[in-house]
Amino acid sequence: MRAINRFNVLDTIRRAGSIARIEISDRTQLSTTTVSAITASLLDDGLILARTEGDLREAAARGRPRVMLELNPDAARVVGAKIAANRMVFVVTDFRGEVLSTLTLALRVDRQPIGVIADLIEDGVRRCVVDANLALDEIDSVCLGLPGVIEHRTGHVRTSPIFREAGVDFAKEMSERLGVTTIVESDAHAITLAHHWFGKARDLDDMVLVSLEQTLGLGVLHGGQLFRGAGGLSHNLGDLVLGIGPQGTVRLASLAGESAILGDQPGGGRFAEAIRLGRGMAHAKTLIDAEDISLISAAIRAGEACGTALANIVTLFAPPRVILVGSSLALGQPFLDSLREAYSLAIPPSIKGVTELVFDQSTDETWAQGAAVVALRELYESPWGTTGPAPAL
Amino acid sequence: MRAINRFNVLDTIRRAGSIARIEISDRTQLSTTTVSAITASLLDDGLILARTEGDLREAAARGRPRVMLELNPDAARVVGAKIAANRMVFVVTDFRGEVLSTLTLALRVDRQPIGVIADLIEDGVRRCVVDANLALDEIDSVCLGLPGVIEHRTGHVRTSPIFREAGVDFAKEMSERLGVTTIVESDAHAITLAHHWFGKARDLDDMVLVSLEQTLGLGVLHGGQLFRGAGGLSHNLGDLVLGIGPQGTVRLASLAGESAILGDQPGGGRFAEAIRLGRGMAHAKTLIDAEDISLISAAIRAGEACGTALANIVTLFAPPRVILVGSSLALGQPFLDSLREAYSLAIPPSIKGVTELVFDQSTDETWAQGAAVVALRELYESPWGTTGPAPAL
DNA sequence: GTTATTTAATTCGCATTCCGTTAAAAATAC
DNA sequence: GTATTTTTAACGGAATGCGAATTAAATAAC
Repeated sequence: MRAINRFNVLDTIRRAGSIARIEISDRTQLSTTTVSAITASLLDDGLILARTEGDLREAAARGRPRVMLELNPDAARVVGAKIAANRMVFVVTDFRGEVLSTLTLALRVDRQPIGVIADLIEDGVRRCVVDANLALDEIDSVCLGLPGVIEHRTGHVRTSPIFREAGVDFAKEMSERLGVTTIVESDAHAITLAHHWFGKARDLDDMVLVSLEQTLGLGVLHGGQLFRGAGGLSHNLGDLVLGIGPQGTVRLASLAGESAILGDQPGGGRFAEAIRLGRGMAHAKTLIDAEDISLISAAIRAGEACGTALANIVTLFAPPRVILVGSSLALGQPFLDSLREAYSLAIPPSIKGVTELVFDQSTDETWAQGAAVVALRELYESPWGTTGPAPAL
Repeated sequence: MRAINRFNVLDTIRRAGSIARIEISDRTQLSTTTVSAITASLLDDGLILARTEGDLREAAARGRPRVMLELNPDAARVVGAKIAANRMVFVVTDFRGEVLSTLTLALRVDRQPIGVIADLIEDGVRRCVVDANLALDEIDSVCLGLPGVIEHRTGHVRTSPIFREAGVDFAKEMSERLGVTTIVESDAHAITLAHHWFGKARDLDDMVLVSLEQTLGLGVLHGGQLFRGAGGLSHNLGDLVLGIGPQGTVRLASLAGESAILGDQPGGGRFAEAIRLGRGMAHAKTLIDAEDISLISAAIRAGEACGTALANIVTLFAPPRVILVGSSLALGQPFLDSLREAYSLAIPPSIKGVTELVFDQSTDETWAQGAAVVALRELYESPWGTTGPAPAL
């Protein structure tokens, strides 16, 4: 019970960034007395800090000035990582989720043995932690965001394009290697939480995010919580069936996955080289700008498929906002236009106007930051799983 | 706080049907003292009853016999209704959700003016209440389940096959007519809750239900709560796009909707007559059994479409169980077999085995009962919206 | 420069609620 | 009658939250 209120207060402080006790009491509907008690305990535990300056009310501020409270950055450190087929990005963040150090490794881990991938990740985590002038035992937890179908609760990776094997207990593996609690989560879920905390969904507790990367992922936020399937399973949009063709089922991934768009490039060419370095989409963009017919048509096909699938998702979830992220957005107009057009054709009239589409080109660092947020949330989370009653009246 | 515990205790009693205090204390993790206090207050308020007999432990029950507690049926009365294009079914239930009286009206309300439909519903409610030997002012609330896209919070019907108009504030209209709080809800949501309370999902707090009726509906239960979109919007599966054909988008409804399966039957025929009376699917079944080629192929087409769409839904929600209900199930083998086959083709291997398919042929009365459950839940619901912690260890 | 006013935060006292323990009462089996 | 089990009752302790009064810190007014 106190735990609930404590979490609500903490979360309110996080959302506001910097806030006075009175304001907390307003937003949480708790009495000033209770807020005072809880904030005192939070101060005591070193989770928050008091700052005398910074009262931003109208200039003419009579009365006792407010004491602004904010999260104590030093209360915890976590590592977040985005693991993709051709690059890894690590960040160390503080308790606020602010980045202390970044490390990008451009290397293709695609389909290598688990041990090799784990080695690389372990190395990246360690180096990034050192870059932040920290030691590993100062890190409270680690979260790895990777593509594929992942059980969050167990850290079990059912399938992932970066693993040869299916069914890997990756969280266990990495926890043991690092000696730090390690969470494994779908990259789409990570970026979803990043948007909820810092990005284009800060104002919403309900929204849907679609990630268009090598893998097509989905994140659904419902009541401030990630909506997960049975066992905390993440979704894989690429598995959606768009229709039945002559050669069996046509899945979204086969039309809009990265490899479907970029196609099989001859091994020695510049394009293939760019793909290997994770610049495939950027390179494709330049080719599209140069009017490369086959790429343009691939982009249009992909856009149409995505738009249709997106409409179906909106039909099912009816969120107030959908955020689209991922490397495929870099394809530019042909892709985006055909996506929008297919979407507006496919969206049923009965829910027209319910959902707003937002495109966002986040950097890889943001994804890694999202993974860090996943880790932070576990530290934050109230034992009840409530995000707390909405700001209310 | 006490409100939460009170709700949990009440909900535990409801789930168990009949339960002793000790058992409640076991399941809710509350002390026997607290349970005693709460049950005393519930008894006082007349929400529950004590029954001396009925201790079902092993025959050799020494010691003081348990006093079984159960919901007091007389604590409330609600009306639930299923409104379909060619029939209306009303039930009056008690506080337990048990049916006190039923009324079926076989009439085609399809596309009549709102006023006419409202008249018929009003009449049905009143008659059903009288049949239960009650007066309308003894009814605590009414819930109407109808097909279409409906905003639960406001009772605003965005679109419904039974209304000519779009955007009708039907809850308001009916509340005024009846002088009783009236809730309007999607019929699919109603049957979903019915299964959660009484049917094939009693043991689960997470599941998905797909209703294959005139309209194709969806109900998603998540953490014991209906998952609703923005504004409490219900979903309409019929709007799902299966592909892009020559004449634009192909929606599920155009392949698997009732009218798509049964086709346009000549006005005077026996089949058309059966459809008008709501026996369309049953009649179709007899024709299929008689090897009517065109119907069989329609059923197969519909089954395939449903199976594919179902796989997509499972991909997105990954529920432990999916319950399929609705009149289309009555089509029999050709439909069910092709559905199952398309489903297993389309379900991605990465989540194979996660979801169990269950078919259920509920009567219309069950649907109406589900609507009653929607009404009862509002009476029950704790102010916090928690369904309560799971039975736990 | 002192006093009044205003606003923020804390302290204090009160009420509620829950839990644990203990004890008693109730109802039945042996 | 005695033992066993469930239920109720009573007391103390602890935690929490709220309201009212109090203290704190600053500006405005005189």
